[in-house]
Amino acid sequence: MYDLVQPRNRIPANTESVDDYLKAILELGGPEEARVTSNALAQHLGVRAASVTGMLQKLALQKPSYVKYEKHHGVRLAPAGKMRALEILRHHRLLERYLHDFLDYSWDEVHDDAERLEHFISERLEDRIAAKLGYPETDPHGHLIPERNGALPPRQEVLLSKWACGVPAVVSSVSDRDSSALREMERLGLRPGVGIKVEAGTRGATVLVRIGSGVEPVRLSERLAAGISVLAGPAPAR
Amino acid sequence: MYDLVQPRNRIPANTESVDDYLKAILELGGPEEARVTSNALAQHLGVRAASVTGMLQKLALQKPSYVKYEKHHGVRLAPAGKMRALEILRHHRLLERYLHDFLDYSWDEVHDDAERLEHFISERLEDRIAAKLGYPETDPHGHLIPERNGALPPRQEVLLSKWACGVPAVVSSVSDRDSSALREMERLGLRPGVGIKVEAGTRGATVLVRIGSGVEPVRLSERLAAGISVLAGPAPAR
DNA sequence: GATCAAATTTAGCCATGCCTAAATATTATG
DNA sequence: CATAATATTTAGGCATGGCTAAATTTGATC
Repeated sequence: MYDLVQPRNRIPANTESVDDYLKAILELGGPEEARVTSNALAQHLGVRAASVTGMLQKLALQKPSYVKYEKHHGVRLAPAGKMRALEILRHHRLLERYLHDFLDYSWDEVHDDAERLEHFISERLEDRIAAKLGYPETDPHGHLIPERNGALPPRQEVLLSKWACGVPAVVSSVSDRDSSALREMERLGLRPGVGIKVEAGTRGATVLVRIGSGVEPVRLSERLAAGISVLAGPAPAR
Repeated sequence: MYDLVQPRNRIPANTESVDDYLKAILELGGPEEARVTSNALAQHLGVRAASVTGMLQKLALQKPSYVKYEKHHGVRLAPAGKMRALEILRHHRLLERYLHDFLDYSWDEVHDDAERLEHFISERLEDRIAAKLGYPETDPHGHLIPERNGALPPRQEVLLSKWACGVPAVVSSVSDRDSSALREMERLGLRPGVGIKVEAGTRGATVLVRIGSGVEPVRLSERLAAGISVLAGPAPAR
């Protein structure tokens, strides 16, 4: 009787868990692809640091290796891992765009469902969704969607909290992980593409901003401000 | 520091695996909800019989119980299990219909993707998909889609191989699990709703049939015939 | 450079869900 | 109705991916 078991799996296992780790390393490493600590991963993924260590060791042993991991010194994506992470990220952002544009989800509703489905999107489905959307460049929160081959154009985004006072900027993207913050932003008219200017008057970690052509400056809580990224804005209208 | 572990899970675990077993019991039990044997489940699910036994014992111990299981005498769905199975089946069939109607899948392509996604469809997504489709009653293969509350109207379907010779019938549904068979049926014009009549001339388990208004009778292989269900047909046109 | 706190890893455990091999129950047959 | 064939279950493993508790390493401070 034949064995149903696979013959010695050296081929990378693409479990949901592996996907989640790779995507987290991609996101936490940022565009500079900095090393990511076990603690940061643990917090991002909602697991204990010890569990992270175990998984990183496994990922490093894959052939081809998914990550470059040096004990006690954090982890970076290896090419194979980066490729996979970008694929998942592409799925996630395409799904968000699709749920929003074709299935009437609001922008604070898309994240959770996209997060669950992203692991199970076939090449075919990915292609059909992209085609229906007309090969979009961004998701509803302004994040760039990686291309099919993994290409992700760099962008000089900066967190709003790091932006200089008085310099006009444009909202480039907002975090999709906090849906109540998204509803609040919606209410304030804070959307990707909208102009924004930081006013003098920072108190604690809150930020005072003028949004779009708004007359009244608005004070953003730390939580809200932390989710907003901006780019150099248009020359101020005169 | 708080424990991330759930406080003693008496609540039914809805893992993918559990879903698969429940759906298999529903399908194999048929409309009469007959007992299903471990072997039948093992074959349907592609696992060993011993694994089935283990899972059935676990399902029977859930509170509320998912199945009625008597050692050595097969298994039936308990109400909670039936509810969950119908929910998954609804997801599957809605997905097939959606992929087919909105994302240009052919009817032999829909099954695999639906099978993977069916476990991860939120109530919201289920509702939005159903709404976009106009609350459809059947999937692309003619299977009835359970309603949101689990209602599934009974239907007097009979396998083509059991249908009497010469009595006109209508194809009610075809199996979605064999995509090459589906391509073959497509070629023959064998679709749900098409009239069909079994002709004299059964050889082995093959069946000789006249399809729709076709002039030439066609011989269907056992494999093809096994996937076709029919209902009493319209009075023959005269 | 010693010391201490924080970060990280190791060691050992648990549940899930699969496997094989061996035991046992059921069913069919002579 | 005894026995053989078949179906099913038990027993004992294994991999995955969590967990806690106890080392250990790193890096900051005096």
